[in-house]
Amino acid sequence: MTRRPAPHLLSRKDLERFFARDIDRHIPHLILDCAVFGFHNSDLKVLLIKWKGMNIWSMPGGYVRKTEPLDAAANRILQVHTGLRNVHLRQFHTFSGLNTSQRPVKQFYAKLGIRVPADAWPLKRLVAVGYYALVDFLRVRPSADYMADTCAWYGVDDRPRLAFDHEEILQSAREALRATLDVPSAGATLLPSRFTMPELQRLHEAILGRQLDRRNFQKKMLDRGDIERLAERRRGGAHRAPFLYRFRSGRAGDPL
Amino acid sequence: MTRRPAPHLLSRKDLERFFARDIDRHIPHLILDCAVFGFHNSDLKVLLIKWKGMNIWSMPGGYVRKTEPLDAAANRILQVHTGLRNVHLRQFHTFSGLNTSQRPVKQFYAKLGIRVPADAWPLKRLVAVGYYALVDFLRVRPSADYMADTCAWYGVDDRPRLAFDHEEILQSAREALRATLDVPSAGATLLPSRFTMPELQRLHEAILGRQLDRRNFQKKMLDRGDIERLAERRRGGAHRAPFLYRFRSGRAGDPL
DNA sequence: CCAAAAGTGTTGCAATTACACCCATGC
DNA sequence: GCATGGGTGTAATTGCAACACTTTTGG
Repeated sequence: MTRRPAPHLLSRKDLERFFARDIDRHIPHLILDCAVFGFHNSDLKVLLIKWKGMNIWSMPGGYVRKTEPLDAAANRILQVHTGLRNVHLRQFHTFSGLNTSQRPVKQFYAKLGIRVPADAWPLKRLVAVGYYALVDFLRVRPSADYMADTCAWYGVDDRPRLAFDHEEILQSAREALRATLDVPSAGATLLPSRFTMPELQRLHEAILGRQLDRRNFQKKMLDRGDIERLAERRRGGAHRAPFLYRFRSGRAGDPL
Repeated sequence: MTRRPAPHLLSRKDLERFFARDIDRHIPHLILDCAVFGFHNSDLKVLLIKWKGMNIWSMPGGYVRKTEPLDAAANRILQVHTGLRNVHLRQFHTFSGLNTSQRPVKQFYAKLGIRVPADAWPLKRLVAVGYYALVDFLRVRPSADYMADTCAWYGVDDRPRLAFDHEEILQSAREALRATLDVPSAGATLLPSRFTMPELQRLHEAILGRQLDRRNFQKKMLDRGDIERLAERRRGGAHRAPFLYRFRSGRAGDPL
């Protein structure tokens, strides 16, 4: 994961131009929604956005350009809100978007004073391609664009209720994440490059939603052979200083 | 799975009406493609369609109506080509559809003498939602509509080369199928309601692509507790007559 | 009666789970 | 010095893989 200044946060002018012209450069009735997971203080976090001036919370999302691959769109959308590039992303499901017809999107744009044609497709049914992203919590700079009051981390089990079908999408994303936990990449991208064994264990526990045995966990991780112990230990905490580890293979998405 | 007369095979008139009017009732730039799997003579089969008058093979697909859930669209598309309703269906991935811009779709409609506007979205990029279906081979009546010369079963490893991104989609469908083989539903829907243990085993072997041990397989299946042995045996074959089994729970999609 | 497929049970290995003791550190 | 968390090894269990003999059937 590389942090760069977010290249282009949506401004009011962008938004006006979108409905005036840019809308035709996008695939109509298609949206890409992204559950961004981070890990901090033993808790699994998710990045949420509050819509400007409304009591609506959702996960980051965006439209797909007509010549843009889905994965590229996911990366672009993610970069806007996190400042990160080449994040670990995975498509997990596509949602019909039919229970979302009552979305107060029209009122939202009216409140902002943006002219939107009554039959514009962003006001209608949106088929949503769901992605989840695993990011290093500390490297993310949550960025709210013109449409948002706030963009911030919340505990996945301690957060505002999400609008539209985003409760379902988040639920589904967590299940997909759980299913792919056996691959090393999950830990590799959710943790800083150097981490302790208890940290890695609490991450797994947060994703799986149950406690694990300390000794068995350590054995399993080390037997897998993809992490290595460093000479250094983590100082400063109370109690015995734990060893630091790092993933052996180049971490996916790290800068070259 | 219920067999009914296919309610509506696409006719020439339907096709003309689609481009004249019905196209606006569908979600633009979105297609739903379906890998239909069957099992026969120890072989995993897939249902393929040859485009009328062209050397193009693909899996069944279709467009999604504006008020139609994705699962419903998949069921509808499937019913057209197989005559089956309430088939075991599973969405597995959504494809960008960008490598398919060179599709000879324009020539196809020209050959058929159907007027299609040059900028109509079915000629452009199509994001494809991929489903796979598991069906009882013997109950399927493959039906070719007006756009197709033939609709027929082929061995998944002994078939024409597929056009567009359908090779990738089929590949991906097989992997998704393999991953969900541990759930009983796979066997339950690919086999007739009564089957023998060797039949079930050969099905699993076909999906997994490797041989399994006869004794361990039988133990595992019976321990799972979802199939039961019937008093009857399958007669007529050479050699010792094998027992018949059936799935315990009501098979998904069976008529009430 | 014989070839070929179907039915059954046991044994060994590997992976997972359970569990107890010692060590280091900050207060 | 003591409470708290971190580091390590061993025994028990469970699940999976390997394996051989008997039974049935048609020809």
